Amino acid sequence: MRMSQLLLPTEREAPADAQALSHVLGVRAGLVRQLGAGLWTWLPAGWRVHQKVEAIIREEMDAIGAQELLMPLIQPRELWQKTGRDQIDELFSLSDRKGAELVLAMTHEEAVTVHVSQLVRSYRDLPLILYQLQLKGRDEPRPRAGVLRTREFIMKDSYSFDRDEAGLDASYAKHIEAYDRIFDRSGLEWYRVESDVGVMGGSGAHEYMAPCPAGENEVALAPGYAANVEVASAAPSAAEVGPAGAPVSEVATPGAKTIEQVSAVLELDPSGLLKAFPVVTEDGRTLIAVVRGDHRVNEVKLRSVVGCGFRPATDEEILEQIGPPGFIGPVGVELPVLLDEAVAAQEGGWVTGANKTDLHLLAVEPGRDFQFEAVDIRSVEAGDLVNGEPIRLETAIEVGNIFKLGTRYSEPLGASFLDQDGAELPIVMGSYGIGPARIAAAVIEQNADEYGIAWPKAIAPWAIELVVLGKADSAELEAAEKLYDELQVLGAEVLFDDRDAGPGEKFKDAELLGCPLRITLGKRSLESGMLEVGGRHGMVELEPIALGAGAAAAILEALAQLP
RNA sequence: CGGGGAGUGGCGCAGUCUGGUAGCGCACCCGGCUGGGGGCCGGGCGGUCGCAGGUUCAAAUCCUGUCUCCCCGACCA
Repeated sequence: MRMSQLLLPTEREAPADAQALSHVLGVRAGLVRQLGAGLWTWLPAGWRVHQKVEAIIREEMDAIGAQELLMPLIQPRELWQKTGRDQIDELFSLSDRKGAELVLAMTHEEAVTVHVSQLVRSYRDLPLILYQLQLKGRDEPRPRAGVLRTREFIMKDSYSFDRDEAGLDASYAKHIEAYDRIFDRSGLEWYRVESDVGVMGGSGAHEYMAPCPAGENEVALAPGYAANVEVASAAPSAAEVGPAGAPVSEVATPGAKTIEQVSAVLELDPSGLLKAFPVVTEDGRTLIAVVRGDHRVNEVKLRSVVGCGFRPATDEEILEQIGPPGFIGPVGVELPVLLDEAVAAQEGGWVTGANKTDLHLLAVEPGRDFQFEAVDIRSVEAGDLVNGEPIRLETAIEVGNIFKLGTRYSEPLGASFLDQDGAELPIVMGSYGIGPARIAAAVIEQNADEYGIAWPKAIAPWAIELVVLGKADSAELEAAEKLYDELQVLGAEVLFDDRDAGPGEKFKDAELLGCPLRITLGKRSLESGMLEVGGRHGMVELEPIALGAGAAAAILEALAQLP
């Protein structure tokens, strides 16, 4: 590709509103442009990257026997009513000229399941894996970070259909194989982590997480362990708690309503305090969740424990049913107490609110002083132990997920088959997503420096950028044209900077765009007979290559050495 | 949805408080010089100041409404 003919709008300055690195560099390097909130255009160079990611995905999906198809983005709302997903706030709705109600699909479970329900009748038709690379529409409450969270995006979504749970496990395992290879080949640093299955149920789920500062998730990592903090469990550090066996006593804590204030007034470590978090569930129950003072309630875990959604109790509800807000505790309260295991597992006397203004209790012992159910409802902290190893927390962006759906969609949509005995059974499904745009953005985040992007070969817009320094009609340009032709004959992907521009401008743009290998041909090259060769990643200088017959082949050899 | 911020030429910004002929840098176009790190000189093009109403002799500036975008949080099946 000749740069003189390429639509590549590079910018010297970052867009004023950009925060995330991938957002800044994606715009500055001329890969993407914004059309509206969460609506992005892929410009030619960026689209090449996206297509390279897609190609990797296709190869690996095909390799596990998946079959590609394409389903509509616009779908009848009725379909979504059958699965109850028409109530999702993020679902874009529209109607046609006849007033028929339509939606923009946010995923394609409904559509694919309807088709399979019509097309699959026998156990002989299963298993089946279908996939597509198709747009998704989501009316996100807050699009952000450039291409990382958008309202319209391309997703690779696949769906597996099996006769039973064992078949689902096998399809799931195949996806793990494919996904591991896809993310490896894309040049990403990634983790496969255990993830939340959500209120819709499902028997297992993992997310593929790429660590990067712009990420929206936190993952807990230890040797042999990786989980989204939403579901991570680990052994806590020991609390500094008072001795067991002492009688409960009241202590004055005037005005001390927060853990910090109470621990300051009593000169105790926050870990020896109990934090009470009253919630009201969607089905109308009031519960008190209790964790250590230095721990945080994990709302995802708590949701799965209570079995439905919930909200924090209001101050009025707390005052009416428990005690004065700021001084509440589980002692002497009629409500069910969900006590975090970190507390239940350690003997001792804890400090809690007394349910009286300006008073706390000392030496409170779970079981002796209040009844409880021990549950895991806290978020893990860095340094907690898994298999004796301390965990660390990293922010990451979700680039893919795999999910055992079971019969969540096949039952309401009537997707069933006849088994060998002639019995009608629901098809057991899984669904699996990958966001190519997020892969591209995460690779940028993970492979950039102060000068720009440093693409790995696998998804670079071009493998080689050939920079010529010289005026029109110069001998340099003539030599570069010849080299460009030779590289193309060998099948190399070359971006040829043949613009009538100064060297500074060309080098800066090359570093911004970040093709893995840069070849420079200028007057010096003609004098010395040698081409300058540089690897973008880490800006390494490579051995010069002699101009002449073998130059193009030598350049491809140099490229082969690069990541 | 809660909090904060911003809409002025393609990009980045000043001007708004204190109303008086819309400006700067970059980019772009023309000519010339330069040609190994965004170079220099000269000459140009381009904006009804987000939109709608209002106040005023006069509105980018004041008032009212509205739309859009960004950031933090909530949400994210």
